[in-house]
Amino acid sequence: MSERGRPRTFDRTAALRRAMELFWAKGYEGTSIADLTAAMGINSPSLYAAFGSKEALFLEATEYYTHAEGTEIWAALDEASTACLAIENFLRRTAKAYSQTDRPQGCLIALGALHQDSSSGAICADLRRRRAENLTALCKRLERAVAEGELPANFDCRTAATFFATVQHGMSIQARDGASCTALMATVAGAMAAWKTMAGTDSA
Amino acid sequence: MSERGRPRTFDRTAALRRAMELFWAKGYEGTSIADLTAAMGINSPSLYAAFGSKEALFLEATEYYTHAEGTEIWAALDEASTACLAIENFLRRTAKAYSQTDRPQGCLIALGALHQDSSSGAICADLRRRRAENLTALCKRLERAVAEGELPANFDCRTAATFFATVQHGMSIQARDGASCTALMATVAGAMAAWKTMAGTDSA
DNA sequence: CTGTTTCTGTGTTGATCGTTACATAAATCA
DNA sequence: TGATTTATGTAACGATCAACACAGAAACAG
Repeated sequence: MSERGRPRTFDRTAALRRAMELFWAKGYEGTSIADLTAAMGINSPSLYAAFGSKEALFLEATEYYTHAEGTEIWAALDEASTACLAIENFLRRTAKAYSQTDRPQGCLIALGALHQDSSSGAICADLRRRRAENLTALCKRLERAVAEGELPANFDCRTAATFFATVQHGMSIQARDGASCTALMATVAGAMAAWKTMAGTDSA
Repeated sequence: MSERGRPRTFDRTAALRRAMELFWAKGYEGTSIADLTAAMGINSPSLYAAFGSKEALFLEATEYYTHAEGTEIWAALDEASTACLAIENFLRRTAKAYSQTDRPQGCLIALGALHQDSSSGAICADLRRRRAENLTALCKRLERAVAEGELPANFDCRTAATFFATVQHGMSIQARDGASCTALMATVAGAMAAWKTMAGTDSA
């Protein structure tokens, strides 16, 4: 039913991936339509016909990013049997992924649009929402550990989740500064050193 | 000797501070010359005569920021008698400063220009250099603690400094997401929980 | 006073921004 | 076949970008 008219001559998903990589590397404001059309191999009318606008393309690109690049990291939370291992693997996968040299360093969700502009208000809000979702995912994993008895009942899940999420955000900037996987692992070691204290009986 | 010619009718330092606040709030790319001239209360020829270019103005603004906004935070490293207190006060002052509502949230050095653009290559390099200097300052304080016997001789200063610097960077993003001082203190608590483990005898 | 120097306001430069008319090409439907 | 529908390429839209030419204004030295 949707085969009417002249068919599209480019791979929409492949073009979306190229756009994602460009937004990832240069940010929302730093990426122009000319940059996008060049990387996607299409002309601007095709871009607008397929994706609507630069803003809509960015939103779709971040959605694609979440499913294509983020899953391996966040799946660590559910795979490990204990919350301690879950957090550690989560951060170790973050360190590995953020320092890969065959793709932009750091996280698109964290770095994509940090400065609230008049034109990118919806962009900022969307990324902020995704960051909040990530915080919630960390919090839920910790609450599960409390329910399972791994962590004491008075464990402050929200505080700990905020801490680990913030560490991950910092790792994006660290990675942008050219930090190697080994250097990022130093941060992971520091974060897990905090775990030992937080999960212990001497925590407030 | 420099009183020749028509005198400047605006306060150069006050204009520089306005420019700093604008770059701080909107980032380098997100701030236009029109934004700057409006906030500084001058016309573009006056801006170029006094500061050279947008890039030179940003570099001078970050230098001003480092001396005007950053000193109170980094002075904590030298004021405290122990490294433990020094790091904690450093992070607590960071939490307070980053969440102030009468100025932009987070840090200009951390958030000013994260995406390496063709036009902002020098900007990125300058901010990166300042972040590296901050890391060195943290490292030196820890090395001093080792020399003074507060920390064991095998303490990994570089790893710990990297960890605390990364936490501070993450706090910038957290602050941009609207986190209160209390919320940022949760991250500080997590970071100091790491201290207890790192400085203990059970560290590797 | 005249001449020199430096700043200020108006206006504009060419380039680039995101977006879109318009005509043409390639597919399906009747 | 002809009519309809959708995509493509060329070209351009008004707006904004960073930066500057130019002339007039305000200080100095002589």
